[in-house]
Amino acid sequence: MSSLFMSKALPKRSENYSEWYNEIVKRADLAENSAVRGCMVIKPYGFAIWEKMQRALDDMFKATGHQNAYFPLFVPKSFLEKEEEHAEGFAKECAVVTHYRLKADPNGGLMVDPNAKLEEELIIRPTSEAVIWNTYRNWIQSWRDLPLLINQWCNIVRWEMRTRLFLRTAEFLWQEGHTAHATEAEAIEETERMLGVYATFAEDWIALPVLKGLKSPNERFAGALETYCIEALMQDGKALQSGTSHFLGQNFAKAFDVKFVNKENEQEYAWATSWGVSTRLMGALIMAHSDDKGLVLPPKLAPIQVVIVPIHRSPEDLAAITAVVDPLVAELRAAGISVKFDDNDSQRSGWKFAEYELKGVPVRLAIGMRDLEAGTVEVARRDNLTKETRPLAGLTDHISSLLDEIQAAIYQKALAFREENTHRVDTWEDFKAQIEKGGFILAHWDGTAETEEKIKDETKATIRCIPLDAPEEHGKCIFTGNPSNKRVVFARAY
RNA sequence: CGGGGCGUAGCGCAGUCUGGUAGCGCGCACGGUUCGGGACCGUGAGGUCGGAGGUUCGAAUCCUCUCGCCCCGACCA
Repeated sequence: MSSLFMSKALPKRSENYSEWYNEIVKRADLAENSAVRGCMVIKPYGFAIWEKMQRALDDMFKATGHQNAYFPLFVPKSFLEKEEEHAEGFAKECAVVTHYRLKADPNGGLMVDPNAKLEEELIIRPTSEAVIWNTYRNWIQSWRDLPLLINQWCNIVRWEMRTRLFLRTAEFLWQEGHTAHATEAEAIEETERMLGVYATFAEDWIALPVLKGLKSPNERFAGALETYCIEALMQDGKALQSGTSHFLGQNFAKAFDVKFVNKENEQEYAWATSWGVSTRLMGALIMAHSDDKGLVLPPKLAPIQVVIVPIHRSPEDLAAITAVVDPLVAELRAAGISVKFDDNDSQRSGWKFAEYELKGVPVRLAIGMRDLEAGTVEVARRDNLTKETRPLAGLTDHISSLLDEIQAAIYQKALAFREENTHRVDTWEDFKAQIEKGGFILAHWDGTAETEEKIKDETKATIRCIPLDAPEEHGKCIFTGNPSNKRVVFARAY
């Protein structure tokens, strides 16, 4: 353990990015490691951000015609087995429930009751396709039952070898949409629509520019015919897969015998999609914008958008400040802005400034006796750390537009970063050199899994996606020299 | 699963090599002085040193076993 942990300052991004990340998560009170290996405790401040994400996403799902439902945590092993590729993909990271009862251990404590062995093991869901499609068999009979557009918010478990707060935990929270359609075209349309929803959410709410693309077959979801994804670039030059939307074809309908009668009175298998984003988005949010002073939150996701810090010596001073602040708070709230007036007397103003910077509150107002006399307030921006003194009059309108301005500025900054760190590369030498520096690399690829694998072995770089908007461009594969008709995006990834 | 590190007060650590009354900083409680960028002084509370066994007059320290966590790889959202 280094002495960094004792200091008030965070580790610097430039010196130790992953230590910076871990510390920011803990010190900003977002989450902490739990007593259970690989599982995190999401703390109230972190959960408040997640709730804002959920709210915005849920609204977007509803607006695109989806309904929420809830399916069981447990998946019978026989269900998971039914779709072969799916089973194979998830088998090695499943938690398995084998017994349903404990009993007193003669040596003290409790023991698993050997008489309580389950007839069939239950898998704690790593994803819910199996359970849901088993259910859909009963829900779908006719073309009139389609499309079936369902989402669920839940927790899932994937027994990962190595975990990191938010980015990869053994248990995590997510939403999973599972839809059934009458035609292939409709299902593909849905897959792309939801990818679009994710991209819009990432850009408009997280202020995170993302690339939309297709996964290479190697990186495809187990059981999918096509996996679409959004990929974002983090400040250390690594890519983060931030959301996926899968076109599942008829694989699950066939595995679970989900058939419907079409308008011609013929039996057909339903077409499926699934799509999800998880608490990993919290990791994306943190890594995309934050700095060496702490978290930088986009106003739309900040639990507290404006914090007001009084600067005073005596209780009388505080009372005078409060008399001015109270109506201001009311006015800001009436304008739909979330405000905290921190009149806690046990910490001094300087401490509070640092604390709210660590927590990423977008706007800080400071009001002292000087301001009271002048009818002013100090307005500080978290994103660029600038301060200015402004008149109290008309402040609410100013803050309102300032929050929009900050939201846009954070996005622009992240976009500029991505553009500066996206490179077109045409030779293998350049590729190897550039991958060490990080960022997205646009390069030609011959389309084979073997080449992709070799590139990964040599450089740790993977194909993040084949961009949907990639222009037709003839070139030679960076590795084999074989012909290619478009550039794909390579990067090292989380 | 390989490699490394670490379990001592709520948190971060020293003490372990070389066995001898369990310490420091932060935090916490109380009192006082402070207060426009992480204040200071004083007093005080807080520990089965991860667990089990062993060696010893005596173990945080030495030996054996064991449990757990973190970091770096391989694997993955």
